[in-house]
Amino acid sequence: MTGFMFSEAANVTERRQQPPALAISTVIFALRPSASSGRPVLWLPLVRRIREPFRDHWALPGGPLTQAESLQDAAARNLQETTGLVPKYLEQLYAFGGLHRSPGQRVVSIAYWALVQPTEAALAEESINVKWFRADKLQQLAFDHNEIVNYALWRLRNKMTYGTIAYHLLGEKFTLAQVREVYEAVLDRALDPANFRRQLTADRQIEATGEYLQGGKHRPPRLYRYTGALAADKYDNFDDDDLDGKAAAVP
Amino acid sequence: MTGFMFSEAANVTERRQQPPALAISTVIFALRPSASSGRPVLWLPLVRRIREPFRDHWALPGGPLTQAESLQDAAARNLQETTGLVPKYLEQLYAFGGLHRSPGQRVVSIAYWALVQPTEAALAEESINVKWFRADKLQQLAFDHNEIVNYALWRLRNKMTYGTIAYHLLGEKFTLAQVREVYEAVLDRALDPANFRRQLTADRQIEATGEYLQGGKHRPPRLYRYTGALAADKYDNFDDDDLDGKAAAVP
DNA sequence: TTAGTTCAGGTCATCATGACTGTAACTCTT
DNA sequence: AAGAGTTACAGTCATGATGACCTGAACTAA
Repeated sequence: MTGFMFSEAANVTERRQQPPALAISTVIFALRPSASSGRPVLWLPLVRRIREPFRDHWALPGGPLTQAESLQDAAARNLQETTGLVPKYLEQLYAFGGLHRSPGQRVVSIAYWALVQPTEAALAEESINVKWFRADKLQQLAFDHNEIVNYALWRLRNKMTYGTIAYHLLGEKFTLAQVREVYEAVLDRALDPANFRRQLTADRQIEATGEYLQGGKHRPPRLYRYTGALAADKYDNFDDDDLDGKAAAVP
Repeated sequence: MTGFMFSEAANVTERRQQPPALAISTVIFALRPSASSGRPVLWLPLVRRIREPFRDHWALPGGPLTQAESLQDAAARNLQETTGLVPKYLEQLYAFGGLHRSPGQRVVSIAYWALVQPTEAALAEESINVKWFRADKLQQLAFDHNEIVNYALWRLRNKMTYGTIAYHLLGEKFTLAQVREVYEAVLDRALDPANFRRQLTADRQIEATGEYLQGGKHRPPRLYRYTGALAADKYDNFDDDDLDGKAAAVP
């Protein structure tokens, strides 16, 4: 034992009265049809801070962790309070615990990211304190929330390239072009329609319904269905911990 | 504003006296030459619990988060106290926050995983309260630490297949066979020597020194050097947070 | 000298991918 | 009604990565 842990003994009393606070923040992603092209674009809701620090800056929805709920539940509740919707996907992102993240009391934030499918009403219903922003062009946010959003975006794009999260952003039936548009919106680049189609049709977890999508200004595309299991965050609702840190002294 | 957050007002006082405790636990991996074959095998150090709950069970090294250090620093210090070594690699794994992880007070554990290169002395120097175990055959650990170890192992193997962490477990100069043995030890399967060589030699970040490793019972292999940058955990020492959860009320 | 070992460089078939072409099927315009 | 415009759908071709396998080189040990 090095004694390092108590090297700032003068602060111990103050620390015990003010332990690090635990908060949950969530990056919420949703697709919204572009006004011009009609193709989906990635958006996220932010909340306006009504107190110092960073008063009137935009920030991620979040709040303190209450004793009664798990981390995942806290994130889901927060999300529901912000968007009024149940998340299609929710995954833990990272625990941010730098010493000076927040002026004043130290705060450790456990960040989550989520996918939602907002109704038209939920997207339109903005207040002065909650607003939707395009994920790709964000202004300066409160605290380090820009970094959190960028990390979440990176994770989302990663999962999109070799995963099945795209189907969390689609309905039960969809055309292959709609799937491609989801990919293009998230990855922010055009994909070759023919090659994309080849990959999806090689996937046995996607099967064609007999139906076709009518109403377009061109040849009606087939409607498909995703038959595989949709992934969920594996690591939650775990039970364990270790508090007797002193037993960890070196052999 | 829903007021949901304070819907259990009766418990607020109790909660404020016992907020969720924050702890850091670390899964520490090291390679150790097999007694029989001499090839490296994956090991990790565990500590014996000296108190209830799970008294006399083996557990991950860890301890409470003090006010004065970042999450990463807390993990690094803990690791140093356990193995006596400086980590070659340290990365945040996951925040475990289930309601009943620990009997009694609620605890949220932020888990890290690390790679170390222990000296012979550090590996041999076991006490009654700290012991090295093979990563692939673990007994039942305290709390949910088996799941944490398994998750860390999964992450390690993932990073090994498409990353550069292997070089954190090697010295400055190494033979290609030694790199392959590291991969085989972590992934727990044999790799084709010729194909493995082809991949590594195609990597421009690996260059041959002029030297050869002498002393083997066969043709002396070349010694190589890794010239690329070794990855570190990107997301640490961040500064931000959001406490005013009430601003997150739905529009 | 010979056997045993690993090192090192190579071939071959297979598969995934990006770039690209052509035809089918529908709507809209004139 | 004919043609233009658009997308759906099916296919080709070259390329690169990969797994399986082969051969000779260079060293040690018997």
